[in-house]
Amino acid sequence: MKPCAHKHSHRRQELPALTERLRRQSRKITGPRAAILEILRQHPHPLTNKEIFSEMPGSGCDLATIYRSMHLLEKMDMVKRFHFHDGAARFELVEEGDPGHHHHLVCTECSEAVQVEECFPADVEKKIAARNGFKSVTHRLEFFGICPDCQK
Amino acid sequence: MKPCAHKHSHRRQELPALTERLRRQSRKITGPRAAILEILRQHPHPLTNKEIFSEMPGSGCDLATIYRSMHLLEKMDMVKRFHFHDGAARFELVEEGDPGHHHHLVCTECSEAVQVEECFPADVEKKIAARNGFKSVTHRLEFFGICPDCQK
DNA sequence: CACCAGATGCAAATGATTTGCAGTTAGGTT
DNA sequence: AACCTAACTGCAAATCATTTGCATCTGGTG
Repeated sequence: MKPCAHKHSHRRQELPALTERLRRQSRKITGPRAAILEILRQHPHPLTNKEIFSEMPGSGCDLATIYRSMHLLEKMDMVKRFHFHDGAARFELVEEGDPGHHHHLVCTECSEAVQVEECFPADVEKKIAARNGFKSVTHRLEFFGICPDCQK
Repeated sequence: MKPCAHKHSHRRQELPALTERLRRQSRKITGPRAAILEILRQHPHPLTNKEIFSEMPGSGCDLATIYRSMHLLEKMDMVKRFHFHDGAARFELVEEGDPGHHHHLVCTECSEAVQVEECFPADVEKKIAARNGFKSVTHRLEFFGICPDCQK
């Protein structure tokens, strides 16, 4: 039912490997950051900053810190940002060296998301870019529908 | 260079036909609404509420009125809402009876958008929906890149 | 263990969008 | 043509996601 959950589980990155990537860029391993990475590690689905915030252990940290951390992690290619139907951005951990390019099938009722392996045909995208003279073209693609649970 | 501009021009809906669609639903044809429809008619590209606002003739109207009008027009399937890279929603007029489903190639620098005829393969989408037990599946797809002008 | 770039908390600012409310008007009705 | 009322509008305040200024704090390197 959720092939991606299984798929993620056996290749999920270890926390030390993640913090190492931070250290390499002379970024500090702080409490909030370790907690964020750990939370993302345990959720193979895109999470909003609010969701991460509410999963924070102990006294947590400031929401602004999470926003700032996500920008940093995104710039370091450690997380990928997704936009679903509602206003909030969602983040997912990205494997080292992995472009992290994939899509989701999202429930418009409950926002549950499953990963989708299919992608828009690269050759068609190239043709579109060339036809219009655009450079560095990528795409954003998400599928929306009603998940089994929300169908009744 | 912009095939869509030409393509739109010869099938652009007349204003009376548009207001007629409002009247049919016992919605009033007010100054702000006529102005909004006329502005959308003259711009074959998705516009933000702010852009519509600044195109308003005469003394204009309140921004809130535009937001409310766009919700109404969207519910009546007279406009379609798009989300590009920045936060603001953009709207495009939809032909009567036309699902208005199409995509854009958007410049990440200047937000210029050209319409893209290609679409994600319907049979693959069906397969994705079936595989996950989702119903009423559609997709949102936009291409992003640097337009000729912004390349230097 | 001192130092300081990099981080954080807190509160205020921003930007898009929504909403409550009281006054206005389009357009069907008499 | 005057009437009536649901549909609208302006205005101001509220919401929501996100950002930022600033004073303070701390990880980790020397």
